[in-house]
Amino acid sequence: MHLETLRLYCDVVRLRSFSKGAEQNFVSQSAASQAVQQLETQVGATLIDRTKRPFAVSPQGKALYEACRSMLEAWEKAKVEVAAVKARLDGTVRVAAIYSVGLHDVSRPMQQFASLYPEAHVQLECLHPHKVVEAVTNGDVDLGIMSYPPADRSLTVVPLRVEPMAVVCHPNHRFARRRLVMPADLNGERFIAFDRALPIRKAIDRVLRQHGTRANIVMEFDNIETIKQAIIIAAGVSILPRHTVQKEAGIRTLAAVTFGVPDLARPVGIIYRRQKPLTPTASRFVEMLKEASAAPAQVAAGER
Amino acid sequence: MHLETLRLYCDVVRLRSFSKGAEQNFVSQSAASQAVQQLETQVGATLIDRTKRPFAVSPQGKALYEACRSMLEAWEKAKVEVAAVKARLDGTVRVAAIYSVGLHDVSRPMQQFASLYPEAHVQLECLHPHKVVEAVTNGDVDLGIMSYPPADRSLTVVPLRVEPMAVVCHPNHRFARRRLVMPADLNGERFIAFDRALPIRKAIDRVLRQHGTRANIVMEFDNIETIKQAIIIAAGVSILPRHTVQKEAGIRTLAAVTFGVPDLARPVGIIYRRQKPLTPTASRFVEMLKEASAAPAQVAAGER
DNA sequence: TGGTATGTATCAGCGCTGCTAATGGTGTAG
DNA sequence: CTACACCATTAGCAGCGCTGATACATACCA
Repeated sequence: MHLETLRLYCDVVRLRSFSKGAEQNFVSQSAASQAVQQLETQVGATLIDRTKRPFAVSPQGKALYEACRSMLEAWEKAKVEVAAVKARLDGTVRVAAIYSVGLHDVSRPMQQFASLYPEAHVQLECLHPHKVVEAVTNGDVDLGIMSYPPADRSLTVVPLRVEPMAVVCHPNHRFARRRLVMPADLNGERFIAFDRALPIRKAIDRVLRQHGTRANIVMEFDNIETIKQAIIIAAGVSILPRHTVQKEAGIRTLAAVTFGVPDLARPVGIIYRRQKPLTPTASRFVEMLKEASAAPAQVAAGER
Repeated sequence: MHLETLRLYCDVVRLRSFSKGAEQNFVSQSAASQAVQQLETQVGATLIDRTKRPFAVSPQGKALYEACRSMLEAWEKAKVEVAAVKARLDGTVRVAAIYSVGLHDVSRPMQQFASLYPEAHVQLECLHPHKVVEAVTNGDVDLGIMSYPPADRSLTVVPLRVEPMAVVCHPNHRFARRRLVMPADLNGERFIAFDRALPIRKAIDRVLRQHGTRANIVMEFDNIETIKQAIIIAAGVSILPRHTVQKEAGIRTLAAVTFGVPDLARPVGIIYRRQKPLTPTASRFVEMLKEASAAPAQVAAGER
């Protein structure tokens, strides 16, 4: 049974005419006649007494008319409701980012995006790297922003930038007066490391190993903020993305010294599910993030 | 949009499986997949996130699911309601009869019918002959019972019986002592006639004219009961169907004498609209009327 | 990480449904 | 009774939706 048939029937009854009902539904009079006949056989009752003109609607026909009317109303209502839900959801970009990226770099594009697209909303949550991947694959968020984005075949990766790393130490540390720290300088140095499970830890370890350096790892943390606190308190050193200590370096809370291995850099990228293409809103937000990442990088390069 | 598609979608969502939903609707898994896709394009939103297994129903999908469920419920409800109305109407036979037939002959078959088919109902109303025809053609009643049923091409006529006519007079009238009254005997006799518009009047007039008789018409009425009253009061005579004065003749209120023209007889029949076939219940009632008409006619023949 | 199993998407082909256009039949008005 | 408006009917055709086969994706297992 077609909903269009019910609509046609309702129009026929309402207008008291097969021809007019057909016209209203952009079909021929013949189609209307056949459709109502089919409806009558379907419900097993005579709906319209055609022996009089204008025809008479039987009691069964009236009952069905009312029922069809409310059904069609329900259908239209359902469609607009679905559209409303869709608009609300499509206008919302859910983003999961790791702490060190989300706090520093996403808030500004978010505000910019909000002013550019007032009807859109960005929901940002900061999670541990593994949780970011999980949120993306589960579909809990549309985008994930993280360092060392994993090469998963179910994920699409959009590289954002490569963050140069610096040796970070207390301003009173002897490194703080130098312009360059080589891997060999770290030998036996008290080192505040990333957690073993993190890709950045593996990258740093690999570089140090390649240069035959064995740092004295005194602490391990899974996020940059805690490492920075530990450097201040424990008077150790670490290797962190340079721009994450920009503020502290400015007020002389920490010192950042160029590391002698330029290869060591943290890639940051956006991930999203390959199978589900981004909504237009999400795509625009990705573009905005890419632009925001390009500009400060140039500035940082000029500072060197 | 097919209602079947909505049902299929609901089953798919409910069972959390395209395959099972398809099976429940006796179609292939492929059909279910295509149907849901079509539904998604129709409402312009993704209803099901198929990237996970078991798949996830999107918020839009849930909204549509609820809407579809109530729509399908409404449809089923409408169908049973129509069936109920139909059953109630099909079980009711609406009958319009002229006074002289309805009062005498229909009430007994009605009671018999009611005891035989307790779920059925017969609605009888007694009307003037013209109103009977009107009620039938308007569809206000299913059956009409009347004398001299008109030969209308939009009506079907079922002949019931032919009622012999008798000369009716006051018991003190001189005719009352006779066994036969000839047309010539009516010459100049005070005559209570039917209304000029009635076919029975025309039939009587034609017979009298054929025999060169000129009755002295002193009154005209459109129904038999009034004519009978007038005969008693005005001491005139008339020609009426014999069985309509059977009761009065038994208690000697009126006298009925055989008329010398056996051809003069009132045909009684059932009429109904040619275009709309009778309901089974109405057909059964027609059969009962035919039987009821046949039996007393035999008895009446035996009485002669 | 690869292999298997389950489940869904996709595709070509086809039968059926519902449409159109033309014509026939019926009720109504003048 | 004729003319008109309206609906029913018919044949033919186009498009839709179904089937069966196949490709692909996900989840689970070792």
